[in-house]
Amino acid sequence: MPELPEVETVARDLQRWVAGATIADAEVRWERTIRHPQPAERFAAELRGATISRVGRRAKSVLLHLADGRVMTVALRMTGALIVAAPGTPDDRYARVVFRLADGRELRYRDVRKFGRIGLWERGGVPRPRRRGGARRGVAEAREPYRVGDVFARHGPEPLAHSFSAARLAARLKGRSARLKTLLLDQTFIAGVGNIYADEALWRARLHPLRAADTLTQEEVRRLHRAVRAVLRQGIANRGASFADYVGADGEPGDNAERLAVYRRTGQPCLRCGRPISRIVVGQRSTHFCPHCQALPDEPGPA
DNA sequence: ACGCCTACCTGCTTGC
DNA sequence: TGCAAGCAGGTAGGCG
Repeated sequence: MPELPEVETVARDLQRWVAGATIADAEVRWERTIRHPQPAERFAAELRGATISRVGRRAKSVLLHLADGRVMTVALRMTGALIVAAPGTPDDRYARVVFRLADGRELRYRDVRKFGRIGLWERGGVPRPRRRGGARRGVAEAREPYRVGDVFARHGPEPLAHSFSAARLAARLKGRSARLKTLLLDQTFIAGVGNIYADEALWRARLHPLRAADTLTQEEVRRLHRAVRAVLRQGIANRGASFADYVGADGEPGDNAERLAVYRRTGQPCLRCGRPISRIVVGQRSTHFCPHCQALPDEPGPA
């Protein structure tokens, strides 16, 4: 479900609706939702009375910044949703954590498949040099991070940041033999792209998902860079793509699913050339593309 | 580095 | 109708 555009939509909704609100109490109904090192009981106790000062996003996590500097991270994974419920709203059997706000509303963490994780961290965190090559992570480094900066220390750049230029993408692709689809899904390569937007970006850039990353021409890298940013921006503009469980913090689905070019359109006509969209499996993930528009270099493609 | 597997969970769709 | 298999947007850890 939630990839960068969906998480961004939730974060913006929450910024509007719960920034400034105080958490009166938290109820954890599925303990494993709470990430180590906070035992679930302590998690609730530590949140009592905290005020949410600002809501943002990093990668696919919603960040709830607390007024005292701590940060709560919510990784929605497959079916997680954060929904603001007005007083009197019927309970939700899939609500795994309920934050009761001092004003009577509830902020509900709903998650059918229970894959999502919520953490509570101290501010800051030591920025570590990004590791390449075979350097092993030391014992001290491998421990569970306690500061929010450490949670995202290994994540790649935000694709919508100004600093994410085509040149920067080119530098990251250099020397990588992996397939484009795999790399786009790799959160240490770029943060926030998931299965839907990876397929959409590759279609838009007219690049085959199995293309080896380091074989792209400069022009193709530029197309990929523009395509990734364009599909993510379009997703945000439409409040996200909804399949099954995704909803914004208002509980409403987004509109972007109907605007997707290839994702889950197997057999339907390509919006560019009219030929049928194919589905293959790459890295155990279902992958949709147009074999004509996104031909490999040695295959027949558009003239 | 890279690909592949398994695990984590539940619900919905598909095919017999 | 019933039941089982297959599928789902994510990610972590392990193996070769």
